[in-house]
Amino acid sequence: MTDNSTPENLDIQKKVNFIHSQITDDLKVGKNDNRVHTRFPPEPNGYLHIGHAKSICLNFGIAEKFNGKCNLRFDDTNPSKEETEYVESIMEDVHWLGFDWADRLYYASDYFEKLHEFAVLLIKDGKAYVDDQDAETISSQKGTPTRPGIESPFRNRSVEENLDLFRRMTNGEFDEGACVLRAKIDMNSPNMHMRDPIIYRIMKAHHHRTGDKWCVYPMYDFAHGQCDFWEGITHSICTLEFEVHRPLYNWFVDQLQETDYRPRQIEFARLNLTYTVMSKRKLLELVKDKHVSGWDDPRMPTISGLRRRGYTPESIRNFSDRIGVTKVDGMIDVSLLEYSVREHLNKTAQRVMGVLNPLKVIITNYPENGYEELDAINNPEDEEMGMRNVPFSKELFIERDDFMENPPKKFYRLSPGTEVRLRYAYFITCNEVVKDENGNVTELLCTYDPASKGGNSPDGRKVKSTLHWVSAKHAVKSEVRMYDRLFRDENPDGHKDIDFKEFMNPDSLNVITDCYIEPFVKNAKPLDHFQFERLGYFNLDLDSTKEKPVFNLTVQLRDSWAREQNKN
RNA sequence: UGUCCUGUAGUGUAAUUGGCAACACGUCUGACUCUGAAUCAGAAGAGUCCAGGUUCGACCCCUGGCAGGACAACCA
Repeated sequence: MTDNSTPENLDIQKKVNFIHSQITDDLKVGKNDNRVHTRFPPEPNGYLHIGHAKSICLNFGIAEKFNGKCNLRFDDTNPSKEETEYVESIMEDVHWLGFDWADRLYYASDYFEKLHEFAVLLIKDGKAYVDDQDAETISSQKGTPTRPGIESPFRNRSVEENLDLFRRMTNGEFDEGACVLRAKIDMNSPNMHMRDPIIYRIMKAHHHRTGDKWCVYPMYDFAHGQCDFWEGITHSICTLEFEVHRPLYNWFVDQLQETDYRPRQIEFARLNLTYTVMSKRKLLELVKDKHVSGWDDPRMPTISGLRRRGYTPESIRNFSDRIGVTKVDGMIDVSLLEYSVREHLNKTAQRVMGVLNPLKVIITNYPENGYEELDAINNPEDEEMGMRNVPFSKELFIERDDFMENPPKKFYRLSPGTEVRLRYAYFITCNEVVKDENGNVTELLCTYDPASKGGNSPDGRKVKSTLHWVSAKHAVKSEVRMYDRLFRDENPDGHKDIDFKEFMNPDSLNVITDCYIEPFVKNAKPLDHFQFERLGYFNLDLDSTKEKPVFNLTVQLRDSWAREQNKN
């Protein structure tokens, strides 16, 4: 690794967003003793995706920028959906992105005791009551956004009765659904969330941390603000859909009445990316129904998928910074993400030659058992990465796409009679095309110009094109997994009445098994990045073995030739 | 017949107490090139959702519309 791998050297200017401005304003008036403390609060019910990366970069980025702190807190108030596997993957992903919560790892479940005491306090204050009605009844009494709700017949139970009932709920004396604890606020509020929200429900489920200790669990709204408060969070940043929860968030925190310190909820727009889906529910569906190989399938927008695909933490962080933070619900073009990886990998990736779709080339005037090693540059963007040797011999492979028997006007690669350069090697000329009985080209007979060794002719002769190649005998036969977008539609879940899976791209994975890569890659470790010259960026997959290396296409190089072809 | 939020080139973001609408990606030229990449130079593309108002001057302030989104899980 060189210095080029650090994000600082990518020259990205950190953008100032509206949240930074609000924090600056808070600091100007000395709010909360001038502390800045954020938190990243995932629910461990799935793997993190690129949208979470935006939130992680935002929250940890703010802590960095304002000399504050950022906690990692698992929002684990619903044991039926949460698992330790997810907890572990989330911690791995946050660290991989390059952020550290130090000793500030928390769980909402750390506060179950305190939350329960707080609920009891609300009951004693006459601000909470046990409702024996079923879910459907409570829901119907809530009214609609345009019609007020009606009060529960149990709303005015005595404090003593509520205390007793809640104690018995807690002791497991009632079945799930038998009753709930509700905050007594205002059934006529224009804000649905203020209409006596449920704050505790009975769940006889095993919790991944507290086991079977509890059979009542707090709802999100009853946990989040209080956890923020107890952790000393100053700016509680969440996505837009929680906007309408804010009055409730504030209401609970106000009931705490401990000091005048108040955490402040600020909402921003979640990330939407073209040609993918970004909801955990849908990603889980893709995994469970085996549309992908797992959460870390390289086609997934998960952080683990992107990592396996060959994305770097730097590229994701730069992407996050580039897209900015606002309250406008939008859709970011994946090309911006792709640009971010190319930008980073261009500066850092080892170059190597690899032939995906081989066509044999025989250098007829090269000695029968001839062999030599040619000098190649490891990364033209970084001199410090040095040079390597590439073996050359009589039988080579070139890319099938680089030869055309009857080339169109602007095709300036190899065709009968033309001369091209083999990168770092020689000029070669195609003299004869060998075909099988079906007329398919099977090999090319070419001659080389020994004087052009290294890639330049002493007579100053120019050549229109440079091809990548590989020595047939020395190349490493590999499997390469070519990826395309997972969905054909820009916005797969933006269609009413059509399931997002209808838009899946049947060709999103194309496994090629007869690829030949120069022997340099023999020493590669899983996840190592390469640029296969003229093709794209690839990394070694976890499935690789010594006998059979497997590479993933991270992203193709920009290709103006292909683009021009597509126009016609 | 509600409450809250949001409307700036194709996309995303800017415009620091109101002062010639800027940047990035994408697109298109051209230069350079041992990667049809990268790099470099340049171009096209919005008059800021609409209509009024205040002002010498409005993306910004005011009024009224319009459009889109969120909210009716014992999910988060």
